[in-house]
Amino acid sequence: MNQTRTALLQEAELLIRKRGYAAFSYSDLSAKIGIAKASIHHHFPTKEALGVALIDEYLERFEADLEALSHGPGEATAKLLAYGDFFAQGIKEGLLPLCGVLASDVSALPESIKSRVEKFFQQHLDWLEKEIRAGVKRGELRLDLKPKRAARVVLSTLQGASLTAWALGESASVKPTLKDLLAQLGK
Amino acid sequence: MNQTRTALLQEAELLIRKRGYAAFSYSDLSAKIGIAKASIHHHFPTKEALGVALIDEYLERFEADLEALSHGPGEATAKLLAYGDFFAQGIKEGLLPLCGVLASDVSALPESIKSRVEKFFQQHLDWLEKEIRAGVKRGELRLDLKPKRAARVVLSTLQGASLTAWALGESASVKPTLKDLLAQLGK
DNA sequence: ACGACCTTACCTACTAGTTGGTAGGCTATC
DNA sequence: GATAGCCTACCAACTAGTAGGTAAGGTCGT
Repeated sequence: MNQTRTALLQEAELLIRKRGYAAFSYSDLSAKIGIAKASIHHHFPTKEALGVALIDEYLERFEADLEALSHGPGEATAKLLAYGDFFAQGIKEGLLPLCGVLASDVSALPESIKSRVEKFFQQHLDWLEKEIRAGVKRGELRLDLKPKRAARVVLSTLQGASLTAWALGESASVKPTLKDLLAQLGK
Repeated sequence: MNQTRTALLQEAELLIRKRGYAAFSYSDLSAKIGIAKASIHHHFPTKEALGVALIDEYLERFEADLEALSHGPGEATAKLLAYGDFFAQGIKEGLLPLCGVLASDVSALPESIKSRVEKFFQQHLDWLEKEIRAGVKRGELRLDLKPKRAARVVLSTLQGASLTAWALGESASVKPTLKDLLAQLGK
């Protein structure tokens, strides 16, 4: 039914995560999807609307994934490693984390998108903090750092490791970097 | 003598680090500097040439700074913290790390710039590895991680912490995140 | 000392191409 | 017959880059 709309969102996400927000255009999209450039406006009146829809869907999807991870089996460390796979997997497919890309263009973005990028970071910090706290409580993690601060270290490292791996063309280096970090954090 | 040229490079760097590579144009520059757009072509025939000159200067400046840090006084940990100030200071001034920004636009960049971004990451990994190795040797650092891998964790964390701080508007959070990391790395 | 010449640094006015977005029309389906 | 989904054909604004000219300053041989 909404298959064109879905295809547009999907393709736009790929383009942004590969080339950055500014570097994707309605022209690119129309070529990839195979409909006229003007027809995109039928589904998304403005580029901003498309961007907002795209990131909202991304946030929702991620929230569901995090929820599933939380409720699934495994210790805290295993869950953190699995969390890292979201980033590692993306890089292997040639895709940067969406909100990492958007963050670096943030001051050229409309307010509606900016606030959603912020929400993304907050959502992830909250999830990490929660899982780390639970891991400590269950005795699966021992660390001197407060969970809130450990969460920030983990998210920062993953974002940065993605960027570094991307720049150096070493798509397999994200996961080991996270493992190294967790080995040290866990003491 | 070359004061216009210098001003152009300076302003271009600010624009890129604030808004991303794609989002800076000769128009922006001409407005900021106060010369006609076409006159910029007198100093830099193409945008790519400007970009290359800019990043080359940035690399050179950074190399000198790192050299000075290496040869200066202080223990390894202090040097790593001082290194972190390059990032923390930038964020406080509203500036992302140049090569972090460029990395996220990398697949939309000309080859000449791409390779320099790679060089940047390599240069920093090498410096960090060297300092960490020296710190271990002098007994100032104790860590289970191999210096090479510790270096990657540190660089990743700083890049990511810059991005996170930027997205959340928490310009003061880079330094504490590095401190937390080093406290854990140092065991 | 003087004109001839070149270079530097800038200008206005333009080009071809791209951008996001609009207007209006066609066609199939509900 | 309305609406969804697409089209062609356009628009104004912007992009990097070009053409050609001006004014100032230095360097040259005479």
